[in-house]
Amino acid sequence: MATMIPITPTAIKVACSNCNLRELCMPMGLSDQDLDRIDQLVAVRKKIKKGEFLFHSGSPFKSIYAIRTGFFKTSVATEDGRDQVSGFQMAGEIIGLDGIVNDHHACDAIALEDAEVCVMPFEKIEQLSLEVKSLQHHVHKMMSREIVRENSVILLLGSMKAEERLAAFLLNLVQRLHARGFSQTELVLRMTREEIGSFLGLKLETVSRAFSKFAEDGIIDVKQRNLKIMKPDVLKQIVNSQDKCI
Amino acid sequence: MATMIPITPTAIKVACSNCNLRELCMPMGLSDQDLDRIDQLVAVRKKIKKGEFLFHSGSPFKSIYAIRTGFFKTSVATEDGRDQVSGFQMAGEIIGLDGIVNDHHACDAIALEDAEVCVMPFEKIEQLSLEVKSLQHHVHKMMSREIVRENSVILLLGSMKAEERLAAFLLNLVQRLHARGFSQTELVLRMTREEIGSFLGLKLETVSRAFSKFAEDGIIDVKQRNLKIMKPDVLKQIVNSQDKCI
DNA sequence: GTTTATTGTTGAGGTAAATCAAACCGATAA
DNA sequence: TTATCGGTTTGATTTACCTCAACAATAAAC
Repeated sequence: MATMIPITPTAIKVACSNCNLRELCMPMGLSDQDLDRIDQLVAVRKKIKKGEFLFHSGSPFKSIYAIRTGFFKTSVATEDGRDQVSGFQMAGEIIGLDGIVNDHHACDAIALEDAEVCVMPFEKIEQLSLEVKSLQHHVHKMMSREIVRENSVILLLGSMKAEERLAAFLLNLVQRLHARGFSQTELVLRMTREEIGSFLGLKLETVSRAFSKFAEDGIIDVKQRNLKIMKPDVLKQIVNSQDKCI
Repeated sequence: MATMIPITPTAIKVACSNCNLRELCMPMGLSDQDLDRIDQLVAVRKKIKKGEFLFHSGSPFKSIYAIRTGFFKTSVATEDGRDQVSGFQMAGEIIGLDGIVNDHHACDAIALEDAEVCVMPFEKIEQLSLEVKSLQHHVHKMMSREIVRENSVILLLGSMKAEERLAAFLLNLVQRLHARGFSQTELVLRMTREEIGSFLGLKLETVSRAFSKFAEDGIIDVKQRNLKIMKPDVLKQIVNSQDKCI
């Protein structure tokens, strides 16, 4: 089971105000004085081992989670057992917003590597939002951002073909990693080909073939999960091709 | 251009508290006293003619909109002109939440028939949310509901085949219409086959063929845009089939 | 160090949906 | 009436992706 670390007054200060993710995560854009106030938000931290669930679809919703370290996937399911990855989340990103409507989570969240999250009870957030206007607005932005992200996934799934999807996926991944101080060109895929395929609405074989094709064309360099983007501009072209093959 | 109707003190009271959509729309679940307060939210009503834009992708975000009458589609686009319907909205539903993150709308909203919306300046909503806790929570729920809705679209686009998609689409439409007091079995499609196809990630011919197939099997009755669902349970079975053909 | 899973690659063949093309229908207008 | 037009249906053909299957590579277990 996941370990709970209560943040006691005597413990080293581990709250938002001195978190190295504060530029990306929950406190983004808050003033110093507001920052002090939202430190109370994070009740506990929680460690999740690779393969464990942060929450299950259908389980009661209490908190949203800010990822401190590690990598997650979220997946949605139908009654008949159909199942699809709906997103991948990395440090500084928030998961659990889908649970607010029905007081129950609407998806599974699973750690793809050992991870640590900040547990933020949503009641506390709403309470504090009544007093800290900038926090209220930030919550709205977070949720709106998720809506816009899903819009682009819908666009991808509805109108792109296999190689375009994979190219868009890789560019999106590397762009988010770059915002976190990682390389613009090199990355380690935290997920299997099957998980990538599920996210992109493709079969794993198709994903594998697309990888091979890109490698053959010298656009990328893949060795297992280690990936190097050799020609990012060609990748961008592929995303924006739409039959402009002439 | 769309007409603006300012709600003056002398006009008949047309605010949320006596709107016939109050059980479905923005004021859903609010107490009577809270309801009185959110009446101030709706600055103006706006009439939109069929084919007109309520807002354009990229245009500055000021307000969200509650649909009073009529029917809308929202669509997202890529730089290269690719374009996809991301949703259809009917009376009592809210559009524009995607604009919050970047202070600019992230999609187009187009009326599929003459419509009227309540314009709710988002700054006002945030202002009032600081005082009315139930409103704040309602706003969070609305946004979360949109996230969950998009989750299910992602699931549809990523894992269903043509007939399953159309079946899911029809069931969803009729369910929402039923919640608004319309028939559970009969409906008028407000959108073209092409728009349905765009939403479902299919070509219009494929949509048409799926309609014909359903009609042939006696599951539905289509005459142009008039549709009658003869066997709703079969339609549900189709959605939850997933290769269980044996 | 060998065995056993797990994950990834590659090939051959089949299929659902796209594409291309023609005709049809209902509404509006000349 | 005929003509025009957007939307729709239907057929013939192509193709992108899926399915099935064998195998390779890597990691985990014994």
